[in-house]
Amino acid sequence: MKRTTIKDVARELNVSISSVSRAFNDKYDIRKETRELILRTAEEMGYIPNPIAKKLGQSKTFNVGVVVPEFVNEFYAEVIIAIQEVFLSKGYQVLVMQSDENPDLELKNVKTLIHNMVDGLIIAPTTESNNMDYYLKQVKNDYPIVFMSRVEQSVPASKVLFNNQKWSFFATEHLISQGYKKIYHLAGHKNLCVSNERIKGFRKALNKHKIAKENYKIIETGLLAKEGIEVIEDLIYQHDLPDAFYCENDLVAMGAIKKLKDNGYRVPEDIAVIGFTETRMAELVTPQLSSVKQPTFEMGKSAAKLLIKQIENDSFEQETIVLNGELNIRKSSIRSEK
Amino acid sequence: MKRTTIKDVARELNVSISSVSRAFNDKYDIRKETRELILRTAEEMGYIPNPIAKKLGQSKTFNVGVVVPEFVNEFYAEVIIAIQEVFLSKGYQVLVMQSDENPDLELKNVKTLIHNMVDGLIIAPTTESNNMDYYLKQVKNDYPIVFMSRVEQSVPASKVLFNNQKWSFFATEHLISQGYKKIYHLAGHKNLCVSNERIKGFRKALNKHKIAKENYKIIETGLLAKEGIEVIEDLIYQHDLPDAFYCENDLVAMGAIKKLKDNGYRVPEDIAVIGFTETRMAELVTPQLSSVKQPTFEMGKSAAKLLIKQIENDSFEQETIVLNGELNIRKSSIRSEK
DNA sequence: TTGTAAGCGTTATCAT
DNA sequence: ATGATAACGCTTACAA
Repeated sequence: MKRTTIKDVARELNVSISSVSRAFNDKYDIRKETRELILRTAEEMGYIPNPIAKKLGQSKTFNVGVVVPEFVNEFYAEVIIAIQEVFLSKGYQVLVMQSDENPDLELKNVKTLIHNMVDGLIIAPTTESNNMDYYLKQVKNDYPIVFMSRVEQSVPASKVLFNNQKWSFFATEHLISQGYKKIYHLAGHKNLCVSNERIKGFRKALNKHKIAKENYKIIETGLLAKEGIEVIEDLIYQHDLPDAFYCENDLVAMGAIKKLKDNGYRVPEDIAVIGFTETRMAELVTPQLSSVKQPTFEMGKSAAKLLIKQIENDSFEQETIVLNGELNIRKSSIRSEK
Repeated sequence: MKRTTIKDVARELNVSISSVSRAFNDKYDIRKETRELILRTAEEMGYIPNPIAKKLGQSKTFNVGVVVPEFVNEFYAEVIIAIQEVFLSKGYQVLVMQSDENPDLELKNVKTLIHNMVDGLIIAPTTESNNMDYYLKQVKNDYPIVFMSRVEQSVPASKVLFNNQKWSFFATEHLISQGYKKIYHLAGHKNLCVSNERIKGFRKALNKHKIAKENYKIIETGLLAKEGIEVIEDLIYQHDLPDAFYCENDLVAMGAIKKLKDNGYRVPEDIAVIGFTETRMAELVTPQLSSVKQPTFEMGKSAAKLLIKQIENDSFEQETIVLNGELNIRKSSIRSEK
């Protein structure tokens, strides 16, 4: 199955390959009828310009790469859909690679994409790692990269972030305002900046409302339901349960709720729970789970637009977009009489 | 930032470009010291072979494409991870594109990947559509394609399928064996072969156990929680509730459970529910949801291996792998006294 | 063992 | 308006 090339078409019509090329690239002078004839014949012959050949010798590939830590959770999947939407409409192809929360695989993914000459990259790093050195070196060399989500404010590059601190503050304040006195935060990972930002927001709210030291705890838990379950198990064993849990994400929250319910605690009557990075499940579980919704769609769109701007305008101005979310209060964190 | 090319390295060392090329491609004769010198210098100069140039003029790109209907649900995300694992270990790069359940976008994705000269494709089509004609034309031309999941047994191509009929049969039989007399199946879509297979399995179990016509229903519902909710709403309104629901997937099941609970029905005491294509949530919700687990990991691995075989052995023998699953029985479908 | 040069499928520059 | 040809970066037959 040999591919039909520009030469085949040229030979067929007894024209030069340049004419065929011109027919396919409007920008050149070519007689209208010639062009139409060529286009028609090419169509019949099943000719398709070879993008690989096009890339070679041209600086631009119209491919962009997206590297995410994972897409088993809805969050990045939704972000990717938005990114794809923007790029497809601009004639770009989006190549997605996931790093399985592994910095080594992440670096490999990024290099693969760069070597394959994508015009730019959107990277959501897994965790703090020295990969950042490599990425920033590329940025310095004017390679278009937009970072997303799990990145420090201080990183000198274009990026789209969620205002974790602020919304963490709101989530916490909501619990306080509901009258919960003792609040534990099931946090993510120490080396995840989003987790740290959320801890800061948590602390800020506690300070503002003068919650005493003995009335809160920050427990490094993780990102998985299983980890939520284990922590609750532990706390139950130690007879150390608060009025409310503020969790790193919905998965941890649901793990926590499950374990609490299994042990006869009612949510929210006995103990309230709130999640973060809302998932579709939040509305489906019992009780419905309060959570902070991150604007996945907007995040993807913003990142894509930032990258396109860098790619097309050669504007290497570094821009940081910080997005806001929504605090969706549902049954799981609404105070009721015991 | 001009990229270092093979020429730069050759010039630097006063050797020919072929020598440099040879140094990077073990298979040719080259003196050991020369090779090492070249490799070292190339490294220092930051030279990286340009994969685009490599692809041009060579038949192989060491890229493969994966096209899935969506990856917002865990199912395909997990399958992709397995696929990536196999291919990465063999030195291939995996390019993922999602079709948003849209056959037109799907065709576009497939064409994009083919034109970009991926060595082969794994396709999980969205729904029955005439795209299949195009795909099968490629297959006939010995283009390596492996189909996955949502494909008819009869499709003349290599494919990896789940035995939907069989496991649907088991799920239904389980409900019957629990003593549920009246069972409704919230089915997927008419034009989804997996849904149809599941309906067949459902029917088979009913026949085997001689369930009378008035004691079952098949209701086309869809794939979303929202759709499960709506159907239940409707049935409640019509005072037409069965003993048990067997749902197209976990999302529909969870939607159903939510609506039932909201209306004061207890699951499983009043009405049992079982899902399909188990998600992580199944274990976290109350009651824990019974479901059929599809072997996502195995599915990805099998598809990847089949594709590699086609690519590397030029064995165009068409192979069909049918996978089995697990019926995970949990609280939501276990009979208890009313 | 190493070098030369053709070729992969395009685009773009320069003639015509 | 059209054609001839170099160039993109690499591999590979062939020559040395």
